Amino acid sequence: MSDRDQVRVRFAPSPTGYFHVGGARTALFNWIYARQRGGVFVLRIEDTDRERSTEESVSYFIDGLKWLGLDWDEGPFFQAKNRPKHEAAAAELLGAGHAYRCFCTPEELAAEKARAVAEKRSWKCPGGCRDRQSADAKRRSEAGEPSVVRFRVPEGERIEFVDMVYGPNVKEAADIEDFVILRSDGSPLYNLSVVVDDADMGITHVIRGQDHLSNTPKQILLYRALGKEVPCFGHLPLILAPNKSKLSKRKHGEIVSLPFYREKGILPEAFCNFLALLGWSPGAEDEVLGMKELIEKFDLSKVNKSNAVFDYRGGDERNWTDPKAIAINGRYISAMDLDDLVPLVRERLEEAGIWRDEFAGEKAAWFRSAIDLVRERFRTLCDFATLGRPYFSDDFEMEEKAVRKNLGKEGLAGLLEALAGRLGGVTPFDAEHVEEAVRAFAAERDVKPGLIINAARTALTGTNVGPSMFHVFELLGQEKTVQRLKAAEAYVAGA
RNA sequence: GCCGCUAUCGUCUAGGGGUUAGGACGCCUGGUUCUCAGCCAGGUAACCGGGGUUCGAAUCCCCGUAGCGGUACCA
Repeated sequence: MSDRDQVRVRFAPSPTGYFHVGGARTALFNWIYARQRGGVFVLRIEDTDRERSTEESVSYFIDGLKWLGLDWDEGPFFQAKNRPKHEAAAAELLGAGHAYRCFCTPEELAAEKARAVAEKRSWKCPGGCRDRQSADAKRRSEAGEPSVVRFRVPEGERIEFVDMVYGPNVKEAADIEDFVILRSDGSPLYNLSVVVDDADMGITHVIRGQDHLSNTPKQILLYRALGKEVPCFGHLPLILAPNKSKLSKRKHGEIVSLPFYREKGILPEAFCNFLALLGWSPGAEDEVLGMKELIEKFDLSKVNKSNAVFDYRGGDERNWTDPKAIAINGRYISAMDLDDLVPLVRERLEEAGIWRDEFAGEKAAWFRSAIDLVRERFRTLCDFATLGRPYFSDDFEMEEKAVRKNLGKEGLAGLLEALAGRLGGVTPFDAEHVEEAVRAFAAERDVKPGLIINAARTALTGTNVGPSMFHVFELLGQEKTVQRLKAAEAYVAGA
């Protein structure tokens, strides 16, 4: 459709609320498309709804895009500032006979529409405004009679276009009503504004939600009437709630809003990865794809035509959002560059109030290895401050279940105290030597090593899961090991 | 109501006129002579319904159904 060689795409949110995950995916797909085609990614804020647009909302989009790593090349442009151009376009259309003034009142229109529906026929303007002489219309308008401007949909035409996702589309002009492009107060409507702006900004590929698919023929008509080149269109399937209804914050809570994922310890790259998989798939290959791989492998023409369900279950603490998003995040945490992870963990510990400056000073190397030891089984950044708390702070909780399971066993009385004494003498205090000592100790006492090891796990970390215990001993060090073993004696059954 | 789009395991999806219909996530089971929420191995589970075309249909066509979108002086 377009032979302009520089690809120009845009993300055009309307700042009337939060940054929806579906919007995030639209932005991502636009960004990827621009990056893989060496094109330009434009950010345009569609703030023409003055009543509902807020500056706060604008910042949600700016912050969200930055967080995701979707850097834009031009903008942000504000659509409201282009209003003079929209009005000029309407005047041009009016002058060329592509549009006309309609003097019907909303009441007349509603009545006619109700009749049309009842009689199962198509809707038309009851006042015959379409056929009115323009001079006459001009006179009435200047006399102060309120009117809207409607686009004159050409008769007998058929609008065809090839959507990059949905393929060939055909729409009979007869099925399109003469839509309003200017309100009675003179303000432009969406269909006019987008077309004018997209043409003005030289957008070559319009990639947006599928909810705009049915409006596309109207927009194509506008491009033609305005003598502008029609861009390529690519519509994206929607992201739905588990009951297949629209995913909205009002009904589904913060699970649909982007900042929630940052708070919950999701990594932006992992989230983009997950989002890309909603409607698209790399085939038989690994689904874990970083931004670079996404740019390499993503193919807009292979995006699904059917809507995707965002699989979250309310009330499930472990799977608080789509479990796939969490699983992918876990893989990023395990595999990412440790240097990138360290500062992120620091933030979380600071928020939790358990950060200590020495972690960035004399214990920096220790801090790194602590993170490296525990990260494999963590799935979000939050886990470092919660599940990981015993590694970074002495103030941690003894889980009841773990205490019962590992410290509630027969024959443990006095053992931990004795073990503490024994480990207090181990030098050097590393995994290898501690293991030797622990196993020797178990043999002497004639108990299974597992009994001691698991009891120690709970004594040292308050839980019953974690990395290999000998690494934990080494990481926590001799002093804490001895301390915590002794302290745990109080939890041993019968103590 | 009218116009349009869509339909493969619970979810995301691959595939597509002849396949044991593949993968990922979830879930379940076993292993991991130290745990498991980690790791490894295995398992569970699907082509919306009905017609048609065809030697053969999950795949192509039609109808139905359902979901979604549009049908605004919202974007």
